[in-house]
Amino acid sequence: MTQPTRRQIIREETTQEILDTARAQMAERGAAALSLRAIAREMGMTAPAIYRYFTDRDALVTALIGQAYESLRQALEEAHQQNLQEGARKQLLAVGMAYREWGVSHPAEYALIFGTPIPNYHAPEETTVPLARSALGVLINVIQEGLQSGELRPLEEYAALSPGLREEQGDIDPQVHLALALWGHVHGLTSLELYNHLQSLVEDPAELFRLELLSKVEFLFSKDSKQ
Amino acid sequence: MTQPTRRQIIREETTQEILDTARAQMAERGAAALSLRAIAREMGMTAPAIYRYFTDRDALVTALIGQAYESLRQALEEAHQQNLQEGARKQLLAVGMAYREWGVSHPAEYALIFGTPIPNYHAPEETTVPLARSALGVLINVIQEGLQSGELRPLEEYAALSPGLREEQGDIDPQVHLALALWGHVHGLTSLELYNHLQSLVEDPAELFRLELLSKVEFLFSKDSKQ
DNA sequence: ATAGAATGTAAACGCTGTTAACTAAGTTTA
DNA sequence: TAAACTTAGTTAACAGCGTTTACATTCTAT
Repeated sequence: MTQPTRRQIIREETTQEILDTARAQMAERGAAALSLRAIAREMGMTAPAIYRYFTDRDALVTALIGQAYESLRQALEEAHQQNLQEGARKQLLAVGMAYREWGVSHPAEYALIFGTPIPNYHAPEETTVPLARSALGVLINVIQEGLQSGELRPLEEYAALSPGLREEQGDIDPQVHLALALWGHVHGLTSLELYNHLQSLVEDPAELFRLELLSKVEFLFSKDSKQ
Repeated sequence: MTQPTRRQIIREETTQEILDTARAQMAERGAAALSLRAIAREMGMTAPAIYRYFTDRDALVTALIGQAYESLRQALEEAHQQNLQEGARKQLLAVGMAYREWGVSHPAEYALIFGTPIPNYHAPEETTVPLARSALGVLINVIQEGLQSGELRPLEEYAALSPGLREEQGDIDPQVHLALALWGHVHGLTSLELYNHLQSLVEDPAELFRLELLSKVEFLFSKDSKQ
């Protein structure tokens, strides 16, 4: 409501500095090397001081996960916005490529979100589920536009799924499940590449990714019978 | 060459007991909770004793990864063998389902292989790459049989990929890239499910997985032009 | 000016992986 | 059989970690 007091400003700055330092160290030494003491050391503080800003190591990690999801969402949204005039097919391709590129350029944050790099940390679902949903929302929006414009055909197989969701939210099933399928596809190849499982098997993972994404998107847009 | 001495036998037994205890604790408390001291404690030993059997915590982890890969490979191979008379299409479906089921029933080992649950551990590629390759080999074999029997069509789009590999190994490209594409697809949905990213978005992840796998396999088997 | 809240510190606890020095037992050789 | 050697375990210690407690300082508001 009222403007923040002097103290609240400094507190907010220190909080952000902690998060920034943590993110920098993650980028340097990997998400698993995250350490409250190391963060405090680099900031010229002692470790217990951090507890004035985050109740836990887990709380800090949760905040980092929040920022990472938001960064991913922005990257996807940017790809979407840059192809607004292009039609759903190109938009899906752009968003898919942006997903991989964000992972490649943010490997530690990717691991933080999609792996389990922090020992004994369990993400609180009440915060991570909405975050994941909002990043996925970009994909869902693109698909919804494609469905409305008639570019995309709704796959009738998906109708059988998730009746609980349909009861709650009406008929959002098709685009959610199309989005999940595409997400799974894109995430699989990205994480295989990031965790070095494609090494020495394929020369150019980016090209494999592009071909697979292309093939998947073309499949979604094919108007013929499924076979 | 000669039969193992008495000492070599009990050494081998202790080594296996360490691995078994580690695997049990991973299953209970998660891969990230792996601890040399806890393993030793449960075995009635002290922690430094383990160093007589593994030079490092990392060496133990690498051994565990080896066992996990082998367990995964066996599960896939079993699915393959049980559908030998069924044709490539059903075999691919069976192997894909077996992949997910192994992940669901071995979440900690799945994280160990495909995530980064151990802080500051980096898998030595010279050991993990052949292991991953041998698990992938099951998929490759099924696809190769499908190609040879004519059930599967080679995707010409993949021909341009990884030319360097072809020089070394002959013409193994098509089945390798088909396998990688399928692996990426299957792995993506499996890891999303395992790390709770599908929660409250889809009611029955197994059914979503089955539909997606079916769709992908049908696509691979379609004889028409790509569009 | 003074009371209170906010923000930092130092010290300590229990946990971790790891190393060094030592002991006890088993195995091999003279 | 006795001596020499190898192997497998111990205890003690070190550095690092997250975390808690008790205390000091400083900024803010009455």
